Amino acid sequence: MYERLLERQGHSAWWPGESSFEVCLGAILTQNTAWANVEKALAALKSEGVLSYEALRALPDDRLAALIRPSGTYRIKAARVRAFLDFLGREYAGRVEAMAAEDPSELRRKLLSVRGIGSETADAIALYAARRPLFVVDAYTRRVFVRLGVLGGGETYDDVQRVFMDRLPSDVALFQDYHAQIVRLAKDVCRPVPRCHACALDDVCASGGRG
DNA sequence: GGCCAGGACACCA
DNA sequence: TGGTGTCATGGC
Repeated sequence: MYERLLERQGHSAWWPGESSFEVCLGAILTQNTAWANVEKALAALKSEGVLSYEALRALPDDRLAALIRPSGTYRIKAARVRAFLDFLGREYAGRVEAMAAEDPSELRRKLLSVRGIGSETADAIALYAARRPLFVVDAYTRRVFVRLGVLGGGETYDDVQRVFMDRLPSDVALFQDYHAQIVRLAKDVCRPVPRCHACALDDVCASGGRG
C-alpha cells in the first residue's frame, strides 16, 4: 500500500509548522477541526509574537483563548494548551527538542497523562515534533482503510495503530511519510460520503445519504 | 440552515 | 468497555 502511494504521489514529508513547538500547538488546535481554521489561529499567535513557550507562558488565559478562537472550542483548547505548557516546563524545561531523547512508549505515556492530550494528539506530537516512531491514526486513516476493507470500522485507536506498527519497521521517516500519503489520498480521491440516515453507517454507505 | 472538520473527556449503564 | 452529549468556529 505504502509503495503504491509513494509511486503515485511521491515523498510527502509533512506536518505544517516552522518549529517543533508550532507542531505541538497545531496538533492540539486541530482536534475535531479543519486545518484551515487552525492556520488562522496559528497566524494570530504568530502576529502577536507569542508562538513560543516563553511568550505563551506569560500570556493570560483569556488572551490566549481570544487568539485561538478561529480554531473552535477555544476555551477548552486554551486550557489544553496551558496544560501542555505546564507539562513541557515541568518535564522538559520548556524545550520540545528534549522530548526526542525519550523512549517512544514512555513519551507516549507521559503525553497521555496531560489533560486534553489523547491518543492521536500524543502520537502526532511524538512523531512530528519529537521524531519518535509512533504511527498516527486519524479520521483519514480510518476512512481509507475501511474503504479498502482492511478495517471493519469498529476498531479502537490502539487496534488500528497495531495494524500498522506490527507490520512496519519502526522508522520515523516511514511513519511520517505514510501518514502524509494517507492524508493526501483521503483529500484527493477518498472523500467522505454524507452520513446515511437510512442505514446509520458512518462514512461507509455510498448511497449519498439516501439509504 | 445543516453538516462537517486531521478529538478528548465526562457521564452513564 | 461502549455509547452519547459537549465543546464552538468557519467553510460550503
